[in-house]
Amino acid sequence: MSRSDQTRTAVLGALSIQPMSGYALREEIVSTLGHFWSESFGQIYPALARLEGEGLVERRDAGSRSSTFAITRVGTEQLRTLLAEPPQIAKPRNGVLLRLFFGRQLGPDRCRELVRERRESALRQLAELARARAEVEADASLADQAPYILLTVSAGEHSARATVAWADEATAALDGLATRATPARAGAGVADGGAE
Amino acid sequence: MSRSDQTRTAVLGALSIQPMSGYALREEIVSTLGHFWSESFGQIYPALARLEGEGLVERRDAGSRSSTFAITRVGTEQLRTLLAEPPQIAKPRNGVLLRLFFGRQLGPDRCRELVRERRESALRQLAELARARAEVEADASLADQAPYILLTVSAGEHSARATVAWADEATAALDGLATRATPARAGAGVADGGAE
DNA sequence: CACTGCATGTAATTTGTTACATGATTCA
DNA sequence: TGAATCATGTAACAAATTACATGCAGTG
Repeated sequence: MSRSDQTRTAVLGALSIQPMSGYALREEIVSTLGHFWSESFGQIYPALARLEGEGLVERRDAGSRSSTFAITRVGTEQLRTLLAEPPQIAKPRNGVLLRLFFGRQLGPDRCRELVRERRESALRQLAELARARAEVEADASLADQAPYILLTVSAGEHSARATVAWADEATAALDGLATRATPARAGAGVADGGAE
Repeated sequence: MSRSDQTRTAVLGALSIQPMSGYALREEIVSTLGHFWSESFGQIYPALARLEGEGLVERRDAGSRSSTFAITRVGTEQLRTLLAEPPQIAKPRNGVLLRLFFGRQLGPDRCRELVRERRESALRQLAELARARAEVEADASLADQAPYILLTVSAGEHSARATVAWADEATAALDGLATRATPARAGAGVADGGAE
């Protein structure tokens, strides 16, 4: 499965829930899939155009101001095929952990600050997930899909709670560090290559 | 901080631990930072060349078969500056959750299989992290950086354990689902857009 | 002498982001 | 009537992946 197929999968999947405009599609991807997925704006319309060309998606009310895109039967079949392919593992790029890894260069205070921010963002995420969960559970039209959607909400909750637990542990570790060790200071020659 | 600055940060950071060849650098990034960071092969040499041009990295033994790259004093300062900048939040792209979200199209059996695989991969990750932790704790030359490095190992462990817990919960939920609801089957017209 | 691993790089292609351009509708 | 929101797209740019090309060193 090529990488762009993943975009196609997301777009087809969203349209399999209900037909909508490209704009609404983007909102949907940002707000609903946003916890575990992202598509940049500039990808959605080209993807829709291509899907339309292949007959996987149908444009309704063409000509009027806003078109509604709906998945076709062939599109639904294609979606099932795409979903059945092995998931691509996204290459991780965690900027916070990158900074903490080289934390000796950054000093314990800045590290503690990074951890604190990460903790807060996890708490915000938990609140947002609680809202999403309530919304899904309340929406009768989603009844048959709700169990699956809640699986992804639950994944986010587990992950966010783990982040909070880690952050608390990390803060304690850094507190211990600050009182015992000397933080790296700018200008203090902490084991650079020795060059220059 | 532009996106490529992150690559520069990773390369400078790795060289701040010890000077090494481009090849070793790549190994280091794959094996040591691999839990939370990735750089593709084709980025490392161009990044090194640019860093060398800017005097942030120095090439030793040039002319011989293998060069050793070392961070310079200016490079170390630059690294501190880069680390102090706010971390970029990577846009999430979780192929497993994308598939589960549209799980109705995929059917409970395939979903359960996806969850099982995710669980196993988390267990493998835990084993790998235990190995990494032991290695860091045993390496006396890393003594002053070990507390920071272990913070990132711990983050991975928390995350992997959360994944296992989620997977168990999800499996139970899917088991309940399979006996009560009819799975979507290919060809059965499950609420597609109705087109075609 | 063939094979494997170490080593350095380039080129083509694909992806992804961001900014821009444009215009309709709705609501205060 | 002015601002905000909905809506559809394009173009320029930045970044990342992958495959390719090359060659040395050690080992069996």
